[in-house]
Amino acid sequence: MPIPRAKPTISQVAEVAGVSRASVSRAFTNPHMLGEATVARILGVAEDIGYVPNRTARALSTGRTGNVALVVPDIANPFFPPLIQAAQSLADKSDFCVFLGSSGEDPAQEDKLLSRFADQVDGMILVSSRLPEDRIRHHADARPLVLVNRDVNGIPRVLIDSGVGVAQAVSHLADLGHRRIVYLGGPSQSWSNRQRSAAVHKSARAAEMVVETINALVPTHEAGRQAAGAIRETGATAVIAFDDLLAQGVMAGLSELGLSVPGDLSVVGCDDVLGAATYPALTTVSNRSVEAGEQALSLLLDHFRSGALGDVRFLMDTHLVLRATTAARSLGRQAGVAQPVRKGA
Amino acid sequence: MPIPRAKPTISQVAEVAGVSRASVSRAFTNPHMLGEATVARILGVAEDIGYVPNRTARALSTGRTGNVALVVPDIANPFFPPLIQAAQSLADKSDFCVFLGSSGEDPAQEDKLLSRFADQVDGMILVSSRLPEDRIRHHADARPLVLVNRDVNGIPRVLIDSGVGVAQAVSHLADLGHRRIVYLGGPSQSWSNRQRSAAVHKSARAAEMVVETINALVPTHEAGRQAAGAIRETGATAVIAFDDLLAQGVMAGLSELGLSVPGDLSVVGCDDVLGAATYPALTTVSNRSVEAGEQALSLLLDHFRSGALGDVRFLMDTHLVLRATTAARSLGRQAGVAQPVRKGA
DNA sequence: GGCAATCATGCAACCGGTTGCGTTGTCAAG
DNA sequence: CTTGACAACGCAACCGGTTGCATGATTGCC
Repeated sequence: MPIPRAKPTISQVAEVAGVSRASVSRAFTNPHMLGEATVARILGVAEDIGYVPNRTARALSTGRTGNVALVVPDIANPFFPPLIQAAQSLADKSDFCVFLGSSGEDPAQEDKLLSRFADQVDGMILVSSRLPEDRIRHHADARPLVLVNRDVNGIPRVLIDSGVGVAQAVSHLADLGHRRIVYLGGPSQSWSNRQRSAAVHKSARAAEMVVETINALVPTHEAGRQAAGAIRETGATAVIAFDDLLAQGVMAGLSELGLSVPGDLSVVGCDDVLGAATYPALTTVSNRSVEAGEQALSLLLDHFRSGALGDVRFLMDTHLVLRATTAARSLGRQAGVAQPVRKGA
Repeated sequence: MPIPRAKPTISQVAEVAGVSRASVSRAFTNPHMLGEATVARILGVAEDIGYVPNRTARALSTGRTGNVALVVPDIANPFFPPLIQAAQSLADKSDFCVFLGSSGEDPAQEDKLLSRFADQVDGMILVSSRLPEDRIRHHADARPLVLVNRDVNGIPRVLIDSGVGVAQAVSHLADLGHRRIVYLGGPSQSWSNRQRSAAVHKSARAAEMVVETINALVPTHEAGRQAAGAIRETGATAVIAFDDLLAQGVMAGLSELGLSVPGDLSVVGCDDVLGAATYPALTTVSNRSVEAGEQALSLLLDHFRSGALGDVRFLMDTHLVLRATTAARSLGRQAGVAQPVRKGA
């Protein structure tokens, strides 16, 4: 009739079972080193008095914590939760616990979080890091690190290649007759933003379109709404936003200005986080965040087992998801600038 | 010219500074026990060789980990991220790290997570727990525990009282002439669901309305969509859904069935997670998830400091947010049952 | 029947901090 | 000059496990 007030320790199990602490430890970690009968007895006693190995103590001794850290810029941004969910769920299957950190898009904060996590985790996943490259390398030096949507040479990374989808978006707009578009950019430190921006410009150049860039500091609905005015000023007939949140904000802002979508302007988002929930349903670029989360965690686990993995660069492609926010260029809204004749197709 | 390959330990600092390990420890935790000059020297050496106290070792020694756990049923459910964000952000300010767990709406999984977290945290926050009461008590016995949206006597809890808002919704529908409504329920283990269901029934009774209940097992868009058929069969003219996800799914499903909202049926959601993003904009009940997250974490921190806090029951009220998915009962769709005359107002 | 290999288990050091208590040194009061 | 109080710091045990090595007991084999 054991009365386990405080958590039972290995010593108590040892005493009750009449063996040494070492044997108890081995019964849990290396049962084959012990006699079957002994193992059974020890496990039985442990069960009885409700003993369960202390992860902290184990971590201190072995250096392995059984924890991983996941850091994102903003939990509330709907792009991340599915990714987090996927990673956490997979971690769970390998008996890992996951620390979650949200940096609020602030590099300093991100840095602080990583330092705090460093000595309690076996590795970390950095999603859409806003950190300068040298800081990333610094942390990667301390612990196994996997990046998501950030491309740093020599550090394992999984990248959602939105370039493909964005390129499709641009040529789709071109096909609809748009000659002047704006790219509403996201965080300047964001790899995805740079990639999308580059894709827009490159594709637009190929299609001989004019593209103006307006930058939103943070990818939020509100920032998008506020950008609507500036977008109108450009005289563009279509806008590609860094992500769906911004796109949705733009739609709201445009609506307040009395402009209709896609009647007056076409809008395309990115990441497909809102499904078909907006009205009109947002044309956007698909995401692969669930797979990205799984892949990142999977890479990390591989790293734990096999020592180190080389220069992994896992690329996932995307595509345009056509819905209802794009239409042929409205004749009522001319760009007001000389339009180069579009050649080809 | 120190070459700190492996993480420096307290012993190395001690050696370099020419003091005992105890003094180094105290320089960080109890500086006033040491001479000013000594503290300065130790801190200087630590800075030089890049020493930072190991949280795991400290935890083992003191019993305090500096971590908290946060467990939710489903990270991807948009109700939770703002709450998580708020809690994590607040934890951060007190130098706490947060473990995140997602149970996938599964009590067994939730139980497993809590056990895994138990010995590495100072306390936990259980959001919308699906656990039976005795299991909750069991875990609360092991570690300080704060509940969100779950009402268990004697355990600190913060509750978002959606009853008020739901009651407003019902009487709003009554005012619009609806006589027969359906309540599309959520997870049966959910306190919020029981609370909302009770509020619907009570208010409906007061208004002499008939309410049928249909249960969705999980609160997802898909589940809502699939419930649309059953809803139509009831002949009801309005539906109140457990949450916005279900409501949005219902709208999608209704639309597929050729029914319009609010023309044929009125729909009201709960939690206001989608903002005005749906079309038509969803009438719903406000939430307070950010405050709930902050409050929960705050209670936990209080508990750490003051030992134990009594039987806290923090209630936050809500209200109906009128948007565009409710309208007067369509005359074209009679409920097909005898309608009691509504008395009063 | 004696010796070596093998198996099962214990001993004790270690992981990196924290902390109760004892020791040393200093200074002021008696 | 002794004594007492106090400040500053070191000793060593401890937190709860893990693990290299040693030991004693079997067993196999010649």
